[in-house]
Amino acid sequence: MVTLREVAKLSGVSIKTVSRIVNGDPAVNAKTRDSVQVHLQNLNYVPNQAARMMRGVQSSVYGLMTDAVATTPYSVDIVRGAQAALKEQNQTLLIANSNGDAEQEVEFWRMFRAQRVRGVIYASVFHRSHNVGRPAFNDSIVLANCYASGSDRPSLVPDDEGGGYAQAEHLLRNGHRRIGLLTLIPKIDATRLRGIGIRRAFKDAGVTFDESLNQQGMIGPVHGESMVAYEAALKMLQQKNRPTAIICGHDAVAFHVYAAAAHLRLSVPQDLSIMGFDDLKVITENLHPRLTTVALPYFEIGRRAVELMRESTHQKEGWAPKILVPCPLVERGSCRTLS
Amino acid sequence: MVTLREVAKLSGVSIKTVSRIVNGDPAVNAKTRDSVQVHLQNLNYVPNQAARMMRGVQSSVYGLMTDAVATTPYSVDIVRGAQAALKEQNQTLLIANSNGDAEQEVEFWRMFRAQRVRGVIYASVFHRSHNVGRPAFNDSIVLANCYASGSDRPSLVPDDEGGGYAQAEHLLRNGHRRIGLLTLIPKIDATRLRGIGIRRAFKDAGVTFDESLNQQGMIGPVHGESMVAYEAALKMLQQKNRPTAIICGHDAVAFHVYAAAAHLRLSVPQDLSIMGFDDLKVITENLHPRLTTVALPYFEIGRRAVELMRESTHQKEGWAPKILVPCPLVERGSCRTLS
DNA sequence: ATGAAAGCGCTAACAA
DNA sequence: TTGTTAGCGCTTTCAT
Repeated sequence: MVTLREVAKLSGVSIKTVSRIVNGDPAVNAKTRDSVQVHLQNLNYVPNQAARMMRGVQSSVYGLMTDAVATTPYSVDIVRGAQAALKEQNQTLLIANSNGDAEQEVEFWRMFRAQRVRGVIYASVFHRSHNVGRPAFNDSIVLANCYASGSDRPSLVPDDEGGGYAQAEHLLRNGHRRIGLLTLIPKIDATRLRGIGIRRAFKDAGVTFDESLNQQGMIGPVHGESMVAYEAALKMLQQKNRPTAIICGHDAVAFHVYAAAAHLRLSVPQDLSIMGFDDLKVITENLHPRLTTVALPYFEIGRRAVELMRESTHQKEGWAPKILVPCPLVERGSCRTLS
Repeated sequence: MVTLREVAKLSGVSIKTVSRIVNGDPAVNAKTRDSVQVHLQNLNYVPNQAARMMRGVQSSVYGLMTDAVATTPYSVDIVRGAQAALKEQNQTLLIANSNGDAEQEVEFWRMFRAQRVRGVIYASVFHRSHNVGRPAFNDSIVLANCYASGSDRPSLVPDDEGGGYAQAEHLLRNGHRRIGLLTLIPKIDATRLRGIGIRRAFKDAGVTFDESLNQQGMIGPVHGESMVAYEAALKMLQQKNRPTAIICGHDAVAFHVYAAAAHLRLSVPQDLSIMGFDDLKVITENLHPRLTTVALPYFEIGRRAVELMRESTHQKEGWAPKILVPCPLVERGSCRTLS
């Protein structure tokens, strides 16, 4: 690898002068600069980042540790958002996937520290609480899509309650009164929070929510769940007094509701309105009609995680805001107005 | 940050002794080791990777540059595969997303070089040719899901021709004779190669492929394409002599064929068998019935890219194998045997 | 078995 | 405007 010294020798100037030029120091004679630039080009000099760091220059690398987020279709947008925010300053992401293995995570914290990364984003696949612990790491840590159990770390989570509210509010505003609900498994935060939002929307609209229409679209423990949306939807739609709309805990659940509706010769949205959650494009844009849903703001979470990480550098120890990122409604063709 | 010197001072030994212990050098007195270990733990010493690299120790970081692959649901598995292969040796991935911007890529090559990464995988979202050029980078570069135009770089691509063959062969073996084809846009390699494979399967089976049943399921230029699979399928299935099976260029195309079939009250697989490509789980596992498809071996490509990168270190300049990774058939419920 | 000293490539402080 | 020198934290060489 070409070093400053070699360039200096070839250019007949001192190391420091070359260093100045490489770093854009204006205090260099224009002629000197030009002649050195040529050699820099020819030798294709690229500064050694490791050597720079030894002089106390901060790393330009940030860490992203995840349980699986970087590698699932559902939430890669967190990575995209973070990278977009980083790119502007020519900084990059070192990505580590623990697959949820705690021991592996300890190992990764060490690695991040060895690399002297500038900060770390810990992102999870789904909205949950996470205990980072004291990972032998003093730099800024920001949680994305999860929050610290002891609320001792800044974090960024989707506003699931607001999202649930948006789902129900949209249908209520369009005249629906009998609305079914097909949730995810109850133990996860998203299910609970959205449920609160949905019920609040009903209350605000002065409509009573029929709890008998609240069914699970998915069962099982977290991970290893299985989808029962199809059967649940079938049952719900075969009632004599069937709902005019169904709110789903996930676009994939909605996917199955479409199938159940098709099976019963019910057309969407004429006979049945369907509302999804997540805005998983592969599903929402390919369904017929395309699915009206509430988007999980993953990209935004990633983008703001970087900002938060930068801010946190200038903050004192206890600083740990928990930021709710809004989940916007995305109107497509699966919900109709009831006259 | 704690340095060797501090640990040494506290332990009352020399820097070198601590260094030996940190690096597992056996030539250290057991008692000394134990006492120093305690201080290492207490101070939570983590070696400075930058300083190590200055002494010529190789980086433990590899680079992954992509046009978009790390951030699309379709091909993140390349990243997962690469990480799985790397994890065993405690190495990690620095990920850079260029979004296809050539200028951005030049910048990233510089960055990889500045970080002195050990090797770089260049991965693309879809199977295509890519000219890496001479990116001011002498270390190993491996192409994943794309191949060098001048074939001057080792590369790993899916065996699309074999995949096409598998699609057709499966249906032919199950008695189908009248088979429709809904392709992606013609200009991409995948379409061409799979077409060859499909026709070869027909020839091997002694069946004539009816070219009038070959339609595009997607139109437009690469990127910004739009899906016309629904209309194409509708038209194909409304013919008096409609096909008994349809081969799709992508699972999303198959998605629309299901919708078209439902619209025509054709049931899958009784009235129509459907064959996908890619094995995009979100689609294949949620469709009713679940979709029989041919999988794109992204995980395997990522895994082997790392191996190839390691091998390439010991190879001479011209070494540039182009490896075809098989696309296995995944049988589910959308294809039936014709009696 | 342990240590002293040199030096990796760079930048900051200071000098010329 | 330019150059000299020191030293970041580590590993390597060569003593002891």
